[in-house]
Amino acid sequence: MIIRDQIERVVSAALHEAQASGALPPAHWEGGGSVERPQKAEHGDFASSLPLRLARQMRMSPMAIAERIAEQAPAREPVSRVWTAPPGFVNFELDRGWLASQVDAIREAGAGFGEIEAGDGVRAQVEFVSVNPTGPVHAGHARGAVVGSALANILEAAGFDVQREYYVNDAGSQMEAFNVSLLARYLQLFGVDAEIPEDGYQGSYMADLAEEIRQEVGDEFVSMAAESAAARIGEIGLRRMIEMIREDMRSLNVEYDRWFSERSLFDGGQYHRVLDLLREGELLVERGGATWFLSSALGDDEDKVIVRKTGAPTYFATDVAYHYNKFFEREFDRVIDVLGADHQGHVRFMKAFTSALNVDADRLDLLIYQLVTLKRGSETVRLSKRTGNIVTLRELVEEIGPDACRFFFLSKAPGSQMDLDLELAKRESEDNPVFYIQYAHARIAGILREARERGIDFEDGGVSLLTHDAELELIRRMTQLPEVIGMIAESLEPQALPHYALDLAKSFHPFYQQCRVVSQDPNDLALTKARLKLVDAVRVVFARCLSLMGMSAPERM
RNA sequence: GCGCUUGUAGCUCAGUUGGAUAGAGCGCAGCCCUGCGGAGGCUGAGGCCGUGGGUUCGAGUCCCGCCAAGCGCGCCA
Repeated sequence: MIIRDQIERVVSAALHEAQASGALPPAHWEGGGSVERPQKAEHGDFASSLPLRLARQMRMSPMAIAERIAEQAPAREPVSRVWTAPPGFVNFELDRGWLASQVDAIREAGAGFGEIEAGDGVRAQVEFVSVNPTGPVHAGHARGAVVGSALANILEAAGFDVQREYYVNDAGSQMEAFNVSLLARYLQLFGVDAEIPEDGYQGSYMADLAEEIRQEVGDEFVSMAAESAAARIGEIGLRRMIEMIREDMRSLNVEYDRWFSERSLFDGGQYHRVLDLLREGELLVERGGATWFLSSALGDDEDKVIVRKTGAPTYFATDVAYHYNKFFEREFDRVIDVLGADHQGHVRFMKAFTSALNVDADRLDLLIYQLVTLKRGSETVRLSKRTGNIVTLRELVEEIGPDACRFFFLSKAPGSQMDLDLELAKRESEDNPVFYIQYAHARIAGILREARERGIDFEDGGVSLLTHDAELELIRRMTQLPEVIGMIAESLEPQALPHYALDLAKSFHPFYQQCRVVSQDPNDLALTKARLKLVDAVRVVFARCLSLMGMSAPERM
């Protein structure tokens, strides 16, 4: 149960009570959304601005309304005090005894702490990264990987039934260019004068891949007809590329539930089914030998070619089929596509065809993250997969580590543009908030080790002894995690989580400074036990945050 | 040119969906170790929230213009 919702309910009940008794006039209010965490501690734990919002309708001063509501809001658990403040707030303070009791509640919830029911078991799919399997994943894609995977974790905690998916573009012209390029590299190993096509992949990784394949199959493809050789060697190359990408993702602590093949859309018949659907809807038209989708009629800025005059489908076609598959065949209630800003222009098209398929707009979320500009010092690093001049995701992770990398990308709003200076990244990561958070977790682990060595069993500790301001501040902070998770599930902007973890660490370190946990004095045993319970609860919350962010929670550093 | 996104402290960025005196980290200037991990704690300086209008009890947050930056505008994906 999110405490803010409880307060919201108290406010709402008080309002109705005041209206029923005639103290306040009737008013139209949708309810909810008026309660927030004030910035200043002196304003309490929660504040409602409802009186300010109702003043006009009720033709009363906000302060008068606040008074009437406050009168009807009982100061009983979890609230200990209700008061009004100008220009028209109703403030609430949480009961200190109730706060202390949350320590037991958090320890009991354990790794499940923070779970809420907002998602209500809704089947949600998060698709992210999905770069073409024609080369290594570059460093800029780390942002999508981190945002997508963390979001999936958080949605799961918020009660959604989540599936993480990678869409493998194993069909289409880029794949053909990959096949031909790979065959050329392979033939070169045998002294054959084969040229990599203009639009092919020039990167040196292609030569490495060709060499691996030569070692595996020998000269099998040398004498084969070019077309079938390209297809065959491409098949082997594709498998290896996918495996490589899977390892790239693992280096960032990203695991997928499913790798979905674009090609399977043709095998499974979705492609033809969708074209028929669009044709029945009279949304397809032949122009210049090609088939066009009239997406401009549905809000897109221009019509799109669905089938080329060569008869080959464009990626627009397969994307429609893919989403048809997501919504109608696999029946996801909700689909979230995490896309780089270079796919911005695709958004209107996707909105257009989903509306053509009669999918409610709110079932599809397109989360666009801004591209990362890679730099070395003041030098901008140009990224191009085809020329092979790339900084790979693996290089980035090896240089600054997966935890710093994840925190770095996660702590910024996906929509904000950012530079990543590779030379500074490592140096900064050593003086990074990441360590501030992980250090707190390691400190707690150290305290619990100490207690264990002394043979202190604190299961019977009484949390009511937790009355120090630093202790209560820490508990207040811990109780916010469910709210943070709920907020992120709503906004799909995960940056609140790393900032929350930072706030928790900021509450923990002063506590540590002021409150000795394991006392040397045997007379303090009761307090020692209570504080051991407290730090154990804090450990639970840190571990939960770090795990949701896909980061490690070290016992020692 | 058109479209989408962004502009907050010296630097990197938050800002709880329109609320009370705009926050953090780094950097800078100081202070704090007879004890569980100093990768820590405390204090201070630093702001016309790009800019000009508008909406209202109230705007960093919403709307419009302008300026600047990133991305997009292929029968590539």
